[in-house]
Order: sequence, then structure tokens, then C-alpha cells
Amino acid sequence: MSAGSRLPDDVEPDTCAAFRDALDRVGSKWGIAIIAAATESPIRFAELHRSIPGISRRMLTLTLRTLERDGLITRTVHPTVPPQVEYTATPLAEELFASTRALSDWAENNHEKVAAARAAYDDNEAARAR
Amino acid sequence: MSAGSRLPDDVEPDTCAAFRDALDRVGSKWGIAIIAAATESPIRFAELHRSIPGISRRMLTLTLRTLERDGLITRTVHPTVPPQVEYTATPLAEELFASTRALSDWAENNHEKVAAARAAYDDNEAARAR
DNA sequence: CCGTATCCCCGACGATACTG
DNA sequence: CAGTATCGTCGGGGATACGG
Repeated sequence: MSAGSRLPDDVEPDTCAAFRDALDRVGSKWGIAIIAAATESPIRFAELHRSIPGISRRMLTLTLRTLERDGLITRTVHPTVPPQVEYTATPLAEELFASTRALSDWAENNHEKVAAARAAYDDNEAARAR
Repeated sequence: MSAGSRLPDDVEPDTCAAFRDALDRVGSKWGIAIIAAATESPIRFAELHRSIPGISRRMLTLTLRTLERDGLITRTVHPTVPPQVEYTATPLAEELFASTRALSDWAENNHEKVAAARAAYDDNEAARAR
């Protein structure tokens, strides 16, 4: 975009800014799990709560609200007794979820390499401490 | 892996666990920016500090250590006076960075949709409050 | 030039109890 | 069933100052 600069090349701020932006949408502790659970079939609050181990009702509510606000989740209230509420991931969320795959795959494929690097690093540290 | 269950289909925990795992590596505030700045050419501490606006020396050091520990950044000390240290992203980090692209692209392409969704939601909220 | 050491703040998250 | 209210914790990250 810019003409050449003399510096060794500046960082592209746009790319990593966009990444941070994505994280603001889906980087929270439960965001992705909720979207994953709500893709392709509507799911009720209690089901959601059951299918995501460890989440509290509070965080479920909060995260759902954020996702809804960002247009990633649709909330449908059926005025029955007892009340019934269904959540569905929007197409936007499904695209987002798909874009997540590359990163997940990387993590899955390279988890061991990272673990090995850590072990080596920590070993070195321990040795240095002696 | 498991035989079929009767439930409406449980979430795949592996996928989103892997995503969370990736975030543990590169989800910190400055992680990606540092990797981006250190790809394809070694870069010195001070240069890094200059090319990433807003980062403190403290966070630069801390994040670099984590990345180094995970095998994503290589640290090379040249024993000169004054001291000179160069950081380079490893091939592993470059793969990781590449896997980041899909998400960044999504954010760039859909930023406006999200903004619109927010505006609509907040409008609704404001109306409901009256 | 390349970091470390301290102190502090704030927002994400969890636990628990209550409500329509 | 589907939330809300309140309180407390914990750690990431910023400001500042010092050291090799």
C-alpha cells in the first residue's frame, strides 16, 4: 500500500489488529464452546448448561448476551409455561467458527512440539539455576 | 470415538479445547504482534519495542519469554558492547501465524456487520428501557 | 542497550443465593 | 426453566524506577 520505507519493514498492524478484534468476539473463556454447541440446531439454556462442563449459569448468561449483541447468537423465547428459550448460532457465527478451524488444527498438530520446547526450556533454566 | 449417544449430540470438546489451547499460546495482548514483527527477519529488542506501539518494555520481555519457552521465538545474544539481542520467529510460529489468517480475515470482512448488530441491539435495549 | 523489580489497578470469572 | 444480584478472587497488564 505505502511506497517502500527504509526501515527493515514495519509490522502490518492491520492484520494483528484484526486478529485481536476477532478475539474480542470469541476469545472469552466460553465463547467458542457456546457457538459450537449452538451450531446447526437450536439449543435450550439448560441443555447448553449441561453440554458445556464447568460453566456457571452466570457466565452462560453473560456470554450469551455478548454473542447475541454481536449478532452471533439468536435468542428465541417461546411464551410457554414453563418458559422455553432457544439459542441458535447465526450464519455469521458459523463462518466465524469455521475460520477457527485452522488455529485449532495447528494447536492439535503441534501440541507435542510445544510441550517438548517447554520441557527443554525448563530443563535449561533448572540447569542454569545450579 | 464413542458409540452413538441418544442425546441431541454433544459438543465436540476437542475442537474448542484445541482452540483454547491455541489461545493460551498466542491469545495474550501482544503475542501475535511480536510474532508478526519477528517473522522472516531477525529483529532487535529496541526495534521490536519501537515497531509495536503501546507495548511496555516489561510486557515485551515477558511475552518474549513465554514465546521462547513455547518454541515460537528464538533468542540470540551477540556478546558485543553494547549488548545486542536478536529475536526470530521459528517455523512453528510462522505456521501458527498463517493459521491466524482465516480468523483475521473474518474479522476484517465482518467488522461492519458486527457493528451493525450491536447498534441494533443497543437501540432495542434503549427502547425497552423507556 | 537490554532488561528486572515493585506496586497497583481493573475486569474476567466463580460461588452462592434469590426471583418471575 | 431461565435467569438476576451480590460478593469475592485472581491474574494480566500498566507505570515507574533501578541494574548489568
